[in-house]
Amino acid sequence: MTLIEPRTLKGFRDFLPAKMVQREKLMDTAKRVYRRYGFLPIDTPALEYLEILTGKGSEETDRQMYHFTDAGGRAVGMRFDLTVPLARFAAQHINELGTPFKRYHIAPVWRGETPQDGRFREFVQCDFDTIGTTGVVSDIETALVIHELLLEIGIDQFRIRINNRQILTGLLETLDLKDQSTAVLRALDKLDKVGAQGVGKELEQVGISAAQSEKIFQFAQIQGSHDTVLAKLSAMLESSPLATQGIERLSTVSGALLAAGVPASRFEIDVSIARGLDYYTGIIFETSLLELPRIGSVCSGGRYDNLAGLFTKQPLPGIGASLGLDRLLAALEKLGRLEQTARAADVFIPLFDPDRMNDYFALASLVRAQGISAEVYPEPKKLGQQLKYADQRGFLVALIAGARELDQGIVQIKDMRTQTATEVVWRNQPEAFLDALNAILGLGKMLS
RNA sequence: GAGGUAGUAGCUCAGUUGGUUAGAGCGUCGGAUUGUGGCUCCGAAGGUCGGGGGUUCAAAUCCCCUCUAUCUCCCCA
Repeated sequence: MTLIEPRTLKGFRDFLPAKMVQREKLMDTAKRVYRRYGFLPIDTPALEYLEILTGKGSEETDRQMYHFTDAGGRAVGMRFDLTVPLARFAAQHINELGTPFKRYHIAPVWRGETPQDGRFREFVQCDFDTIGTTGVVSDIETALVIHELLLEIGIDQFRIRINNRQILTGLLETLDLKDQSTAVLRALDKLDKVGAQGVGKELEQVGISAAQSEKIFQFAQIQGSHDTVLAKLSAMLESSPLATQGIERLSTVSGALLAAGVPASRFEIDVSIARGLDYYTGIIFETSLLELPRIGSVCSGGRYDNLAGLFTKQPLPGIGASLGLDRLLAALEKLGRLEQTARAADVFIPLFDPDRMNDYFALASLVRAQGISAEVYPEPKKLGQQLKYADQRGFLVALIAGARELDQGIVQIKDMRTQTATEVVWRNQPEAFLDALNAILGLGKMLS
């Protein structure tokens, strides 16, 4: 019989416990922060009718989408983000949910693009969105959640870049470039990467006149403090009501963030960020790590006032953002910021004397009833070997008892770190035993 | 989708101008007179040299294709 080579698809990955523990920890942090702001969890299917997904992101996402015909002849697509499924979900259920509706959704998405550092074909997004309100409050709240989320993950070297599509659209309208908006925004978005010259060339290639190009550059090069940028923008775009509205909105958001205690250095008004997804209509966010800017945005999003309009006549504006779990994890790993703790349980119980197995399970139950994790070794190996296993896995405490101890109802509580052991009675009087155990565990957890 | 770089044990790598049974460290497993781990010592397992084809008496080594990783373009979390 020939063996099949075990392998995973390009851009798809397995996760070993050491990695998975980290991923779960990140997801837990995201959940905790989202819940703190009143967001509730939902889930949607990985597969949708193709028509639900196509034409919602951009041409690029259509091209990258995994799609096929199922056995029943239905055209089916795998979701490439969580926002489009949310739009469908909201259109379908909004009458049961009521507005405003705030949800979070942590789930994998799929994009058939070329894998690169921090870019995969299957990756998890941690989205949070607010549906059914155009109020600036939700714009502000979205930024606050992004900020708090990154801090709570343990990152403080980051910057949230904020822009407003209304400003960009306003600019393009005044320049009479509305039809070429996609090309212009795409070029502009690269300012960071290719510099002014590169952007200039690209604009020239799409047929933008020198005068128009000049104007775009003046715009893109606006820099400075939040207030300075906003002032310059409004001076430049006062003829555009749309842009003016967008600038005012940014001004409100900026002021509110400062009032909420977000340091000015953590966010920046950056008119050059555009975001590729066509559905954004208002404020947009992009978050980069200052220590690793090249890995790209780890948390971005924005306002999309028309998205659900494709599924329902009821107006359903929304705003939200998405934490790229896998990209962030790749970044943290690169920065050496991931602690490797793959301890399965806190308490180790060696199968010292297999004839006394029932005693070990009784002991384990007693411990677990306190909410303490315990593992009974599955094989009656030599005690030394069992302890070696416990040592390698990082157990804090071993509960050792052979026939001699068990006959007296006692157990040896061994602190794996200090290698010291004390004998305590546990049978019929667990209090003193549990106290002693907790004392060691409490100390061990503080140290580890 | 296009182009550049790379691919040798689970991991990090060595392997001389093509030349016998492809090596090391770490890790894994076992042992060091059978009731106590992290050190040390001994031993073992583990490799179709990413895969396929070609050149050659002979290929890990040279050529072609392919897969995978990584980088650039593109796009994005």
